[in-house]
Amino acid sequence: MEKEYKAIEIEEKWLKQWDEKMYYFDWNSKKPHYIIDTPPPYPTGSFHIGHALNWCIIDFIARYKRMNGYEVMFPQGWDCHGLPTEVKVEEKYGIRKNEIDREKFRELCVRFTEENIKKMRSTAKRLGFSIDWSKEYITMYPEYYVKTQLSFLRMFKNNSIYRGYHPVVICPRCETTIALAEIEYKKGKTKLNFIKFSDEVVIATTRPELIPACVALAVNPEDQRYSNLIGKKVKVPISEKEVEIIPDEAVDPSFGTGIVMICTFGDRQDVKWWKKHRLEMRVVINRDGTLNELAGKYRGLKIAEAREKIIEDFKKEGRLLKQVDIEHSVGVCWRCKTPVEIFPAEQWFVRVDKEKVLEMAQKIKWVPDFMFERLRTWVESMEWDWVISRQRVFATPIPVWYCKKCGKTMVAEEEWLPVDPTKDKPKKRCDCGGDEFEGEKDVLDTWMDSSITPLAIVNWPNTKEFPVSLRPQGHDIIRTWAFYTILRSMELMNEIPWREIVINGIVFGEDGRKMSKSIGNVISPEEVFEKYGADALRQWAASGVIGEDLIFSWREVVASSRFQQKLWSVARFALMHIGNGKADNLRIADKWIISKLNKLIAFVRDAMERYRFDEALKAIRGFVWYDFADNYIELVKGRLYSRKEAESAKFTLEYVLDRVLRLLAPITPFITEEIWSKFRSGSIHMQSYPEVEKEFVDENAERAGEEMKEIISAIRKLKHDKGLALNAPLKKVIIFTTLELDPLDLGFATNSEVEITKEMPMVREEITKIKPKFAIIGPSLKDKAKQVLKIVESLSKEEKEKLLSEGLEINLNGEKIALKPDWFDFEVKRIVEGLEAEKIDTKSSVVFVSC
RNA sequence: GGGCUCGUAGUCUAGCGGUUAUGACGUCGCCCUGACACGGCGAAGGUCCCCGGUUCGAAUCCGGGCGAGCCCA
Repeated sequence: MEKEYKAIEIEEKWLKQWDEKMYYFDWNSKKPHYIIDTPPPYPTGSFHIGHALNWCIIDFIARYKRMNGYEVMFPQGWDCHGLPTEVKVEEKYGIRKNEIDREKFRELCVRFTEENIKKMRSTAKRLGFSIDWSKEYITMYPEYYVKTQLSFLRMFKNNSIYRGYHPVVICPRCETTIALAEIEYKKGKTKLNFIKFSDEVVIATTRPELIPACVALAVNPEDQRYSNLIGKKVKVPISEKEVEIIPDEAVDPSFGTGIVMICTFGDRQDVKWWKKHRLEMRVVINRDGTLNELAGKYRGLKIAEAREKIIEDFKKEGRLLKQVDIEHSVGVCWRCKTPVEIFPAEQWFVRVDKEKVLEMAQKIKWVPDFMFERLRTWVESMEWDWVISRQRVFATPIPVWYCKKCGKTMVAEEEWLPVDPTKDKPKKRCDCGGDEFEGEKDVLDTWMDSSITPLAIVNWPNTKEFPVSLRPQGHDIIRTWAFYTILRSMELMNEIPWREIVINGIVFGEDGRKMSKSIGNVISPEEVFEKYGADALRQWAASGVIGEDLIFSWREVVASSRFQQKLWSVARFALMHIGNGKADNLRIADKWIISKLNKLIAFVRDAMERYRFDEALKAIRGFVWYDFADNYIELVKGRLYSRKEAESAKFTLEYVLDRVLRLLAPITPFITEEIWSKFRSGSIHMQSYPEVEKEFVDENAERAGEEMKEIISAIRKLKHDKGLALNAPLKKVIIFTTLELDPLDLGFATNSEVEITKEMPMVREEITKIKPKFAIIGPSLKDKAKQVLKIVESLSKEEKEKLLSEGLEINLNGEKIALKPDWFDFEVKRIVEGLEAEKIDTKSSVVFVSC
């Protein structure tokens, strides 16, 4: 073995050597199934570090479950449809989607997406994920979207999809409906205009261009200033329309004048009021963002122009009383940042039964559990159903036509799928006899594709099993992906989609801020694995606490890479010595490390079950570095080099290395495979995860081993203090102890003759400190504890000794209290006469060293 | 404005009712000892954000501030 671990070289070697079939899922396997509903990323072309974190977590789980005897399905999907790709393709070819043939445009999007998937796939492969590539799905292909369309038909039949007239949010620039989830909120400055409607009525608005859309005014019913106005009518400027002044608790009396105008529609509050008070609808803004004939002389102007013109006119008329600058948050289109508008429109909707969704969601195990709260508050605050239609091209077509003769909606039959109603025709006549149809041009929201992923991977509608085991995802999409999937699974299967959902955090840049190109704090997975390899990146990913956001850290990556070098060196040492080891004559140090290893296995298993990869990895690293390398190996070098009692050490080295590698394999698949291949056959990833072997847990050996460690450390320190080299020989070491220590190993470790004696005839013990055990004393003495401890401190030497040997009765304000020895820890100094040597006291031994 | 999360050595972080608060990186000594100098041995470094409360006992639980982040209105 080479001295240095060359991560990149070795990782690339294994990528070539590994057989992908190793990770194929077999429906017929008799092992228990473990199916993971992996997130299908949006194919932007770069598999970023946030994906990497998420996939590392999935891979840790997949590999761990596989080693525990599960038949694991780790599929990989790509969620292709959507506006961003349309925009990119428009940019790339300098075209507009509405100006070219739909089919042609779609084709360009497909090709563009395929290229992006290719790039992302290669990054995912390089990171060593144990993905079953035979189960890859791509939502833009008919094999997948036929399922999306089928789900539409089934839900339409269920009456959970309907077409309705409803206010929807529109981006005037993109001229498309957008979901609530796609609105961003931006803070900015705007002017609040105080406008006189009549002598008594002055309103304040940031959007004077909507005055012609005003259908009512509202005041707070508690507001004394305006109680006389309630029920009265007032004339609206521009439209000259008479509107009523109504009371509503939602009006903030301290904002503006305390009188608010209700328009159809300025914002979502307007929609609420409009519904609640059953107001009429006056739409003055067109979908392209210009004003219509209801705006009178402002007709044809754009929103911003109209605003300016109206203010100018009002100034002249004396209607504008004042203008105030305010901080204001506006909803904007997530794509182009244009302020959104609310319009009534014919759209397709999925009905949302809030209570039922929450009831379902509660049956799922949420990790961490508080993440359920995010879903709950979101669902409870939802104000209207899910709008699933989009005015786009690159998406799953809605399988519906409208009869040209009678206008009736014709929904496709299941056997006709997949269909594109803009080019395919229905295979039957309309009930009215008509055979001329208009195909639905609107397409489905991308979430309609991705919210059936758990169904798609189990072969729905010929479902092989359901629900699946696990959904891993980020907390940023709980309100979208998780929510929609639960909703759809409920409607289509009347069942939860997965038994468990594990939520991971999002990745921040090293400066603690969200990674973004404009800030310049973006780190790509490529940068990391090109320098330190995938295993190091994976260890960084394991360092985060599940559910919490994780800051990217080069330091952590470097520390991980150093650990790999340490592991490599340890293996190199072990492999130089192993072979013909024997377990029949284990010495204290061997039993000690094996016992500690078995405790480590128990700990790591428990941590892995809780998805606390940080705890698992930290424990393994600590064990390898400090217990195994620094202590055990140092301790047995003497036996190995001298060939005295070496077989037990050889056995132990092999036993420990074997298990440590298997413990680490899910997290660092490359280095563990490489080392494994040097002394075992078959891939480590096809082995079982280490089990605790109870017969090897030995408390006495652990106590003795720890004591040996402490003695060696104390002697090292003594040499250090005396300016001696650590391997300097000593004349003699005498250890008084009641523990079973190993003079052979201790002798090698200290480079001196070691004598161990259980008799301490000349030793006198003196108590130097009494430390109360609060965990025992507190509950039994309660509020008396403090006073009692004060008395204990002031006891005489003899009394303290009595307390140590048999316990002591003390008197507290006339009350007799019996103190027991096991209530305290005693620190004891042992004084020995007649020996000329440096004396060291450890926990349970006294050591004399003659230099 | 609401929901959720976080605030612990110079930096990042563990712990989330009980002796001396964990680890990593960094810093400072000493050491190239036959696995590893990407190493070893040793050391220094903390008002556990602030204020109140509960308790025999609080970094940990509760209340109130202040600050940060994410999601949403």
